[in-house]
Amino acid sequence: MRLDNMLLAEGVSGPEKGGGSAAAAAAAAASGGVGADNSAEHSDYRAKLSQIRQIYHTELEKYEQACNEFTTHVMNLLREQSRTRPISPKEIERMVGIIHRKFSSIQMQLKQSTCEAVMILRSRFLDARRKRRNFNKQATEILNEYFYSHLSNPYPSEEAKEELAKKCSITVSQVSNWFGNKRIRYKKNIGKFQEEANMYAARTAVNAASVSAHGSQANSPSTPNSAGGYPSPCYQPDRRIQ
DNA sequence: TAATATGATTGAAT
DNA sequence: ATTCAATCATATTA
Repeated sequence: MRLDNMLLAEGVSGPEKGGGSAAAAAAAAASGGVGADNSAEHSDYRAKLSQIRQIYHTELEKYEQACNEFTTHVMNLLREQSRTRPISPKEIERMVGIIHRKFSSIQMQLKQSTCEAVMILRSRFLDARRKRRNFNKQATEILNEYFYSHLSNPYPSEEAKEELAKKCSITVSQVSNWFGNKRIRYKKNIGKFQEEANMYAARTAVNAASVSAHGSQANSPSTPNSAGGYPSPCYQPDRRIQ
């Protein structure tokens, strides 16, 4: 029953040609991706989907036909036998029921394998990994700035993530992905990121300096820790990710 | 074109 | 639910 719903949703078992566009729209919505989309890839996807759909329909029809043929055959057989021995209509009904059950279980298998094919197609074409684009320069700047100024605890809260997402014009989950990747890759070898770390630390230090110079009193509101002296070191032998 | 960088997904652990 | 670690699929660089 689930399978039926799914096939219907994918437009496989729906109406002939109209279903395709509906499924396509659903797929596009599910991919959630950017506005400037496909055309080439998407039509490919649709072509494959309709191929699946065609196979499904022909198979289904074949099964139905076979089922009908078989039942009539059995009925004829029973009728034949009814001349030599009495056969109750109940018995006939029972036989027909058995046949139908058998064939519907076969149909189930067909539906299942069709579902599988659709799922594979989906993961093949709609996987966001295939359409990966790098974030623009300033977005990564913003993210890196946050990361290196919170190096001792680079876990932005939900609100912070939302803010970053807005600033970078990406989604919150993209922010989460970015921080996940950054944390693990930074930890994996700190040496490779040393330059970057120093650079951002220096930048925030300069920022703080200019702010304090412009203002009246020395203060560092947005840099709870790290960020040592202005000039150079900023080595952080400190422990990082817990 | 090989090597590396990077965003996304998956599965396990918590 | 969130994070980590590994991995995938693509992008970028050397």
